[in-house]
Amino acid sequence: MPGLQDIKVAVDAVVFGYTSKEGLSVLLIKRNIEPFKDVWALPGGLVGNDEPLEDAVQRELKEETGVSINYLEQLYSFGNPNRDPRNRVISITYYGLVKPDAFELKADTDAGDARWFNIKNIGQLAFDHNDIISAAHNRLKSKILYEPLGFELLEGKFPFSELEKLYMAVLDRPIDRRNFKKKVTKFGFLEETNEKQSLDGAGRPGNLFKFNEEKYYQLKKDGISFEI
Amino acid sequence: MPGLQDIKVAVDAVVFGYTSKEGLSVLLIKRNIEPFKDVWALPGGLVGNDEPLEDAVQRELKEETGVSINYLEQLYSFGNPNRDPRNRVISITYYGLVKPDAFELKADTDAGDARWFNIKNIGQLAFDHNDIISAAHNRLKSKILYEPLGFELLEGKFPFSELEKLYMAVLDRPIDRRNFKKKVTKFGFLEETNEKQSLDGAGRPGNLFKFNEEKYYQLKKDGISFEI
DNA sequence: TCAAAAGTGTTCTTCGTACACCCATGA
DNA sequence: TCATGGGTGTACGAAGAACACTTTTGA
Repeated sequence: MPGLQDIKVAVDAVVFGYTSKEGLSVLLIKRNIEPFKDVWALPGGLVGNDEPLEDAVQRELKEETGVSINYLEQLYSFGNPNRDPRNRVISITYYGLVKPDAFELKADTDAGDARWFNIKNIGQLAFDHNDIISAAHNRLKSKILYEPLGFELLEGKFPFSELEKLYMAVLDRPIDRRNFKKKVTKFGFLEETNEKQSLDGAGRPGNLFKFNEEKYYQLKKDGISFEI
Repeated sequence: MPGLQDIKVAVDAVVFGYTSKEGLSVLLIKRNIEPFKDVWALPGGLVGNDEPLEDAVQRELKEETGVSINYLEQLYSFGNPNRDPRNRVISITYYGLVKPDAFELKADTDAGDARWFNIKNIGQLAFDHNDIISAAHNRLKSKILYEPLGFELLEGKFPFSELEKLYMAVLDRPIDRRNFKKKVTKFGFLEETNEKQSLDGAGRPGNLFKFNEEKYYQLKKDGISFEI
């Protein structure tokens, strides 16, 4: 039973980004203070005394990486007594999605560097941050099955194959192109434009699509059944 | 940005019980200290300095209600700066399932009383505990769709209709008996016994069923698709 | 004999899934 | 003309959803 309680409260953010070149990526910072100095870690930090948790994540994210994000969702709270070698710190974690190109990454005093890392290419991180990312990735994989996904991660107009590749990157498995298109089209949150993709290499240029934002958010609220 | 951080960390538990008479119920305690003295609230309290979060919930639950529970799952962390009128307290909440008859409720120094309340008959609780219960109930309703449920809530042998009623109580809507039975039977986590229900009133006595514990936990791990 | 609860099958529709060939473009 | 990626339809099987009458028992 506690005498005087001495536990610190932190927030950490798992921010996912996607580009067709890089695949599914996570935003990390390099710590420039001990413990774990010079080790990569999730952006995050202590919560202010009168600061709502969401504000704290946004603030830390902005300070440490320059990224703002309009949608963050609480993931899990990690409270193992030994997860921080100094004192007891529990971390309330959040995850979110962002277009990596939308921000110029910056570093500040707390963070020596900020970079995107492909989800498959993340080394040993500080604290229990590998576990946190793994939990976030699992959540994302299951979330994708009952909520539409993509609007937060793709540019305004994109060829259909981009969405396919995004889903394959998130789920980390192949998808049948025809069935995927049938299913997505039926939901009606995509609109076909008249424009065509400007190809970089060979291949038939695809039509460009865009999200119907209204339907997208409607379906996000209502929930979908998306078995790919 | 924080100066010296002064935030307390608590855990609270939403424990669901079920009986055919009472329906789906939640375990509450009556507070006998300020704030919210004499108001009903979730069992819970501050986390010890070196105490794992799960241990803290179990301990508080045991102390305040006498109930032990073998499965608790983290629900959400509530961190609104004003949720406690005294200081800032963030609460990491858990939920779990238990057979209400399995324990004799007791009260102790922190809790003046402990009782089961039908989920539909919960008044105004202390703090933001109504929100917490509502989040737990929603989680339970969606969880039931991809995990089997019932083993933790029903006695060893029970008529099939008990399981039906349990699902209806949790989902708070009617279910088609024939389709439900078809579906449940197909999963194979139920075994029919030769015994018959001993009726209290009129009506044809039903066969008694029991859970096949092994298959039940296997399906719990693997996940099911249970659209009722 | 009546009221209460249990037991039981069929049909229709929807959805998931497997699968292969032609088209447009740049090199 | 070839390599690359885009575009498209069908057929089968599984599962969900709607739906009503008979049986057993206690009162």
